[in-house]
Amino acid sequence: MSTDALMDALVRTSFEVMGALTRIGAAHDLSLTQLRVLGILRDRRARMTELAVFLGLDKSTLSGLVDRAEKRGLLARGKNPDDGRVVDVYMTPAGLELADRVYVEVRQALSPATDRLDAVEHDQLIRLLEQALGGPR
Amino acid sequence: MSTDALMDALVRTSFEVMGALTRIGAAHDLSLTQLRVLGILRDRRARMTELAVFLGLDKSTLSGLVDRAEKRGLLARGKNPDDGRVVDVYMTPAGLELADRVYVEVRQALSPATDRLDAVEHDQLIRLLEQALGGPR
DNA sequence: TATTGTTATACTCTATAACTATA
DNA sequence: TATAGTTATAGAGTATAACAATA
Repeated sequence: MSTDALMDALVRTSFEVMGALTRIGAAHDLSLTQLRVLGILRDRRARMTELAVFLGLDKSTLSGLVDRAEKRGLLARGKNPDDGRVVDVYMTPAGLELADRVYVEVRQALSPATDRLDAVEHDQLIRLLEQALGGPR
Repeated sequence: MSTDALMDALVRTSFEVMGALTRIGAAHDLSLTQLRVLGILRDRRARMTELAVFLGLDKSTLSGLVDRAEKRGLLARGKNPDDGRVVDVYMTPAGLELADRVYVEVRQALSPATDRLDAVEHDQLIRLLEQALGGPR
């Protein structure tokens, strides 16, 4: 079955990419999860539970995660005017700045791989990955 | 730059794949790292330092990791006949069996994605990923 | 009562530093 | 002296259970 070859390629690729993300994150004292949070909150605020569901984590885990990021001045908590129980989380200017820097570094880190493809292959790969990921999303 | 679209697709794909691996691992009480160790030791034994370098972890981290896997009966430590300082690590039959089961589950978990491609696209994606990963490896 | 979030607790993963044993 | 591994320690990430506040 050639499915195994594809699975192996996907898993290997993923470990490469996650390795780069982990390394870059570590250079900024950010875990993979913190990195994801920065990515998610880059263009919108979210409530704690929303973040937890999105990340597939328990709410209690988010409390600690946000605590540490807040203490570092990357995120901030805010009251939600519509529901007194809800806590909204959003990025500070420092958090946004860090997210931008990380984004650039990730692009650079992946460029050795993406540069091995010519323009046509480049677009082909995007199309195939998006097709495999599926959905209109 | 279309590089960003490719980077986004690669990162999204990687999070999908790692999510599947994490979920399947968790169902068997295995962390992502434990899963990698099982994958590595599937077809060969290795010394502690060798594993640490391969995984990009400190030796001391490996000690704990192997401790726990050994206590569960998945891995075993053995003396190296050539060098008294070296500790070899290898899989037990139970570890091999678990690795096989996990492999099948990962393939199943990724099949919704891989099934969205026809045979030609399938092979194209394998080729493009391997090319991007680079090297003869 | 149900939902949102935090806190207390416990375990795993991780690194650094100090140590033991072997080379 | 140098290398291979372990242990002690400490911090982050994670989940479960119990709790407080709000709906």
